[in-house]
Amino acid sequence: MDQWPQDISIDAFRRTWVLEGEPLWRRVFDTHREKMQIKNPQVAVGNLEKIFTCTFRLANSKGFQAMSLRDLSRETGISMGGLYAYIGSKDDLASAIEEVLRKTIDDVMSDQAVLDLGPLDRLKAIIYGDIYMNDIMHPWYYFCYLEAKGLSRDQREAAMQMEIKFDERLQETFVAGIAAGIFKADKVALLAANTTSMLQQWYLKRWKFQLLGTRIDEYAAFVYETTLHNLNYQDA
Amino acid sequence: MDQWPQDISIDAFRRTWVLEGEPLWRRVFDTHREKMQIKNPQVAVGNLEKIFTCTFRLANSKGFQAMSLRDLSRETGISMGGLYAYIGSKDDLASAIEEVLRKTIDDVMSDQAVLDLGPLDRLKAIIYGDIYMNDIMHPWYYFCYLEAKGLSRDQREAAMQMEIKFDERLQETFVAGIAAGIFKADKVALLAANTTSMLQQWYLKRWKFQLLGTRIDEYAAFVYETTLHNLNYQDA
DNA sequence: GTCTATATCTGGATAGAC
DNA sequence: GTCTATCCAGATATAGAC
Repeated sequence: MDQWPQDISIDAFRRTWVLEGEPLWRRVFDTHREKMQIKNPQVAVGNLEKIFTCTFRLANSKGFQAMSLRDLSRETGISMGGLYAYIGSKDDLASAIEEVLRKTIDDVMSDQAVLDLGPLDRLKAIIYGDIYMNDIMHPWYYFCYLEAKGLSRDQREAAMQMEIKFDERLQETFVAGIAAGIFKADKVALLAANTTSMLQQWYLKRWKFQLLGTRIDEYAAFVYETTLHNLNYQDA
Repeated sequence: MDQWPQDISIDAFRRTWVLEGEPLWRRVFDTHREKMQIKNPQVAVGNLEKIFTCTFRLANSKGFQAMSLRDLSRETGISMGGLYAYIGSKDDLASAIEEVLRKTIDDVMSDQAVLDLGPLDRLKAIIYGDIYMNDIMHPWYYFCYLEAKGLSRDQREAAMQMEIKFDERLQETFVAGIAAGIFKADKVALLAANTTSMLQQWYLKRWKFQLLGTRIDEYAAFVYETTLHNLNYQDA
């Protein structure tokens, strides 16, 4: 947190929020401790990593519904019976993915350090932070976006609420900038929606960016500058 | 075509390209004539309408994989055996949906009248036309976007190619405007991708626009104006 | 904690009557 | 052209040995 957001690089972000590797799977374990029969963290964490990453590989290529637990068993090397020691059901697995991602986003979004910044720095921190997070947790985002229909009503609702909240956070930043006299814009809600959509593209349209050869910092800068331009920053 | 694109309203678009009602289902029938056993167009057209619209309702709420043909049978009122007179298999149904949409888009995109316009009018025609089309054929677009993973490799490839082509068409229009001295921009590829993404939002984020109370012409104008602004039109 | 073997059921697909 | 009845592969989930 010390270096954020002064040093806006993906490496700094990685150091601040450890969203991958062992700490991530440990958090997955903690979140779903009750729902599984395995009690020993040491052994659980390794298998959870296998189960989740293989689910991403399978679901993000053929779809979660089309993926069978036999596929998952083969891919993870864990037997059918073994899998059920970690998940209550197939739906429960999808549900767990959504829950972990949502809680993680919630953590990062409530970072007080970002909330205290001025409009310009705050906008930059939100945009860069979100893209870095999309990048690091790409399979999680991709899964939740495309498999949303399979989730429970409550979870779909929660996912929508989260996007609304994100839009509002952008909008507030826009409005703060307008009040400060550095931004000028009419349709702030639509502009916020557009920025959100640009950010989502980073995990939804990987193939396109690969084709164009666009790298992450370049894209983050593009989103930031485009948003500023939409807000008529320095044009007045 | 006579009134397009001088009169850029969704009603004019509807009159020019008849993408709904009996003519649409007639085209569906023509496209898939060989793949089904029913030969009489009179009887087929009505049932095709039922099958496709019910598929959209079911698939767009619970997902295509999760929808069973028994669901579809109940919803359409056509028996299981009856369904198979119209489709070769469940996958074939999804494939047919993608094929019809792609051919329809291809027809509209190769409209010579649009190609002959100057950069500004052309941009407007592309943007408004695409949004209107997204709106009229909403369930088709939504289905193809979210069920793409279930399609064959060839069809996924074709869908990607179509988006690339659309981006390129926008990009060419940008470049033409730059050459004409009315636009000014650096990252034309990313700007085109952004406009494409804004257009896709119209069918991907219906709930958001409903929440915001944004109507179709308002959104079309927003996308058009934002794109122009990104291209620094009249800012120079 | 993990496996094998199995119960149970759902869903796609077809045969054949009408 | 449409329906009923049925086949059977493959899926989720569990029981019980190790």
